[in-house]
Amino acid sequence: MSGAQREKHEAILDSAFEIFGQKGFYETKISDITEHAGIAKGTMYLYFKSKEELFIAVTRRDWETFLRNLSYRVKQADGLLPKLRQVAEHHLEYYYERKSHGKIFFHAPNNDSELMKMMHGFLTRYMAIVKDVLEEAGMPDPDFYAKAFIGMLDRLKMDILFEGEFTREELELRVDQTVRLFLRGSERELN
Amino acid sequence: MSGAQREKHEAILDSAFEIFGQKGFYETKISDITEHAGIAKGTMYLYFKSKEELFIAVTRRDWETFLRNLSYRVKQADGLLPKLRQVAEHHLEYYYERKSHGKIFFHAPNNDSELMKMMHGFLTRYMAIVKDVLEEAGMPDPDFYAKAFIGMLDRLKMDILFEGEFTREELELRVDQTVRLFLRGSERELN
Amino acid sequence: MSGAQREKHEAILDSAFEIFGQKGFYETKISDITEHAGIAKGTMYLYFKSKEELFIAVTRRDWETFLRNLSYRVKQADGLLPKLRQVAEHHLEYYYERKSHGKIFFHAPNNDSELMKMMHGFLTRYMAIVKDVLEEAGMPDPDFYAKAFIGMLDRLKMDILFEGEFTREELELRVDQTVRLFLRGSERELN
Amino acid sequence: MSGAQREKHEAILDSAFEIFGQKGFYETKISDITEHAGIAKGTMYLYFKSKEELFIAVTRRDWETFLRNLSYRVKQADGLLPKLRQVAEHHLEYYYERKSHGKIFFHAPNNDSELMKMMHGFLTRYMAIVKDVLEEAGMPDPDFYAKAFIGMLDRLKMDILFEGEFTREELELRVDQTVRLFLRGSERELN
DNA sequence: AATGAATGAGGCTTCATTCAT
DNA sequence: GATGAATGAAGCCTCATTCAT
Repeated sequence: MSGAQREKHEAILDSAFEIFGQKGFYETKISDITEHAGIAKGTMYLYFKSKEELFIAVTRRDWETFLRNLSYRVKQADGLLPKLRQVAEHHLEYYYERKSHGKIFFHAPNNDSELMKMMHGFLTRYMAIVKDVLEEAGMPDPDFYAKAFIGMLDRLKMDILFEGEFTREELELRVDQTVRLFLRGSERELN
Repeated sequence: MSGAQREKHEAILDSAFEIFGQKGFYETKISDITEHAGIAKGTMYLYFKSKEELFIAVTRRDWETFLRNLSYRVKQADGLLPKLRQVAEHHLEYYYERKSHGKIFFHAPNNDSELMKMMHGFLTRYMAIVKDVLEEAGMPDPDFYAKAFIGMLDRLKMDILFEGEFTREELELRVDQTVRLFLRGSERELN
Repeated sequence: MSGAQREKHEAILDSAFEIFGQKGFYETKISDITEHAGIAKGTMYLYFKSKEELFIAVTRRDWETFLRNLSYRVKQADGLLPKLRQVAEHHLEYYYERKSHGKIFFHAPNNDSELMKMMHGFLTRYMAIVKDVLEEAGMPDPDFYAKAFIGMLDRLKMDILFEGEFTREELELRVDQTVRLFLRGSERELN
Repeated sequence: MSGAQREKHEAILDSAFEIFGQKGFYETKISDITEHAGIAKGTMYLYFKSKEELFIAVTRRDWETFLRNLSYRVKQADGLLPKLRQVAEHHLEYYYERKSHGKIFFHAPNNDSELMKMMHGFLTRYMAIVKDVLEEAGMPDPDFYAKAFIGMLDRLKMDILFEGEFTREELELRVDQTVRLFLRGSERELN
């Protein structure tokens, strides 16, 4: 693939990410994407075999970036608390930057086992990263704790995606709160 | 609406819940539902205005039951810990009973603002119930803690929905762990 | 299938025969056929699974009629010569009546093994009928002679289909000539 | 046109013959042909105006060869019987060598009057050659006899094209039988 | 009220052809 | 001349919805 082709490949992925993100898989027409990309409908089929394949490619690229950045940030930080803060910050920032692309997280095509496998793989890799952080710190049952931590973070995405006025400051606050809750529990907050 | 009509209304909702749950909104055909209900395609339109309306009605009925049962269980329990245990158990049991209906949680119709509003309303009511429990116990920032608690629980639904071998015993174990983590944090588990 | 449905089924077959016959399989659009039948595009799919299936059904109906009529005519006639005359007349009349449907004989869909099998089956049945006539008369190697006789007839279809001015009288003349040639050869015509 | 160009021209025709023969006109993509020829898609359009033109050129070349060879063989032979044997042998050999290219005979493009005219012209020339042979021998109504003879031969092509196990020996046998039937008729074979 | 045949808008995809390099 | 990326018209088919019975 030449340089120009790689660029167009990326441009289609960009447009697809944009439109799938706004409308979800089923409500998105190929023509929506190609018009947004400024190309003809047929051109998309030179780069991707089908609408499903395109969606998968978009999702894969997004997740790979997510995981790559997460790994990097976790590696840079030192100690359990800083590492967990990085995870939390990264997770929430990810959704923060995708405020207007919420649909992509909810409307993947059904019955597509390739996609399902891929998603499962990504979730596993995400969990593994967090699990490693916990394990390194000597946490018992790190599987469970990793899931719970990610769960707390993921629930907050709803606020970010659906509350228009969510600010960057609130984001930082949530990071603090979440990490604190995770480590120290809520009980001691009681009078 | 006569009694016979109410019965048919319910029968359609039952079939719709079944099929939407298995295939998701977009991959479900009206004819799938009406065949499963043993009625003619046109009959559905005597009871519901459109496919979207039917989906909304299904979702509403499911959520109302969810919230009603939750309220009841929380009211029965006494004290923070028992109440949180009820919330956790109820949440996980809900998914446990819907193991084979996972698609309904991921594939709602897009661009349907009525549904979006409704979903938001339900989430708010769910949160309010948990928030009340926390507030009653004197927890500060109960909004945040409620979200975090629900988030932890909701993350675990992935395991339930996608791991075939998830057992009832594991469910109880998760309830314990989650409540404990929520109250006491993970820090003290470290050596 | 109700009476009205059976009628529509036939009406679609009639239109399909008409249009496929004029344009061939590939140049025919489903909308050509449904417009000719005075129905909506989707309606055709209530009666036939696909364009291929429709074509197969059209072909099958035409061939079945062909073979049924042939059998009947051959049964009515008595003796080798009269029977062969019936075969020849029937064969040529068939094309004569389909002067304006020539394309259907040349443009079936490729790569459709069901159709291929069916065509082969019909040809075999056709040949078997002629073979029986010859065998009954004590002709040796009836397989070969049956093929040759049908071949002579079939070649003449080109004249019928592509020469606009082919008349009914010429048809009768060809019947005579063909049967005579088949039985007595051309040699004795030489001086 | 330079020598190199003429070679490419021929190479495209060769590939087109191969692929059209295997898949028929409609199921063949230009890219199938150009890939088989090892050239770019656009290159084909430097040599032929369209897919139809290419098909016509392929057909013309094939038929011209057919007729040239036939003329030569007929000229070499001496007497009615040997000449007819040459025609029969040549006809059957033609299909025998094209066993794997059957589709080309059944799937020409429709609605292309140029092709139709050409085909008609070739058939006429073929018939004229046979007719001359018969006329020369003093056969009356040579038009009809020529058609009948070719018809017998052409029917046998079905066996050759569709019966995998058709051998060279069977071919010779068919030649004998066909010529004999044509000259002496089948009647005298009866007891 | 119930039916289910009919409708037809609309989307995905293919592929012959063009044209800038 | 040769390339092959890009184009976009065109067709098959689906399925939510309607309506005559």
